[in-house]
Amino acid sequence: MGRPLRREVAMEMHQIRYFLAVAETLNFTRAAEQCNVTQPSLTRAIQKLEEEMGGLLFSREHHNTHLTELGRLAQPHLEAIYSANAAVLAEAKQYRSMDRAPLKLGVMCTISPARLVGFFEQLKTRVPMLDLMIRDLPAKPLVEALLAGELDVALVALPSFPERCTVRPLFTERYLIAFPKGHRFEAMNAIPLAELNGEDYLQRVHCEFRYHFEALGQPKRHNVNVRYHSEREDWVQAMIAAGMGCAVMPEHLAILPGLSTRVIIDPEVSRTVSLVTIAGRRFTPVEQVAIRIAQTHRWDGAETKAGAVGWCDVEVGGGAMPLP
DNA sequence: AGTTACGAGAGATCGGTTAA
DNA sequence: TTAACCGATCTCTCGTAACT
Repeated sequence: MGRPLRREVAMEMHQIRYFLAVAETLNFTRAAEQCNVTQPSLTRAIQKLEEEMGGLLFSREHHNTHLTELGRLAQPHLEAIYSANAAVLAEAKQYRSMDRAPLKLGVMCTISPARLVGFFEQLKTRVPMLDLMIRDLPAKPLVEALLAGELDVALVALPSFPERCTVRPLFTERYLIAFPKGHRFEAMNAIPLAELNGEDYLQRVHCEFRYHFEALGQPKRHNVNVRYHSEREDWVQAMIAAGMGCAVMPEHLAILPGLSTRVIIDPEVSRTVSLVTIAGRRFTPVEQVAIRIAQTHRWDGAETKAGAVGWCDVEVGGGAMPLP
């Protein structure tokens, strides 16, 4: 059948390179030497280019080879094409060698930053030229952004994901109730969920607790008095400390001083934070590294870094609760 | 059963060289 | 600059296997 595609796109990069060499030296033999090809080969390439353009690019006169009007017209354009080609090849090389390694990472906004510090440190150490863009979003918009190709990988906890997602579980954490000092919950080691009934409650807008609770298929027996809505974790926690009410939050979400927490029981509700990617999408080298680090990282050690990001350690059930 | 991915083989095309 | 030739590469086709 032949090669129709090559016929349609006749102009080749080597032809442009040869053209620029002749335009520079104004001598076919020296241009051929410069390009490391024989002179007939270069001549033929120039002729093909001239055929493509429909006119002579060079006027061949003994000892006076020079650009024609068409050649002068074409020169800046061909220089631009050649430069752009060189630039994109250089960028591709950098990208392959991870000299510049872009990674768009989505993080569910309710994951404790203290949990992520160790992971980020490892990633930065392993990929020195890491160009990391982190986007924090609520769980469902995060998955939508991942599906839309706006993110490369995401750290999310949901009971279920769309079929297109590949889910790699990283760590599991239970849900707690956070309440102010002196609250009646302080006398309990763990709090049955039904005990929340009638309590003043501070609603963390992006909390995924309801998804995980609904996934258990149990009837809801806790009707609370919502006193405050906020997507700001620090505000909710400050309100709790001020005695405005209590709130449900994941085990490792860093909290402010002045709060107490107890694990929820009857039922125990937990979430698994997973690294999520899109099935079938090819991974870049830096994505492969990020996935490998995420899967081998000691996520249970991350909270020791809490001080580094300005949060205090979590007080869990009187300090007696081991990590999962 | 239909689709997709992959590899092998054949033929066409291209860029290279040498010789004239 | 052209002609003849060579080796590499590309495209197409076909068969096979894996998957849905």
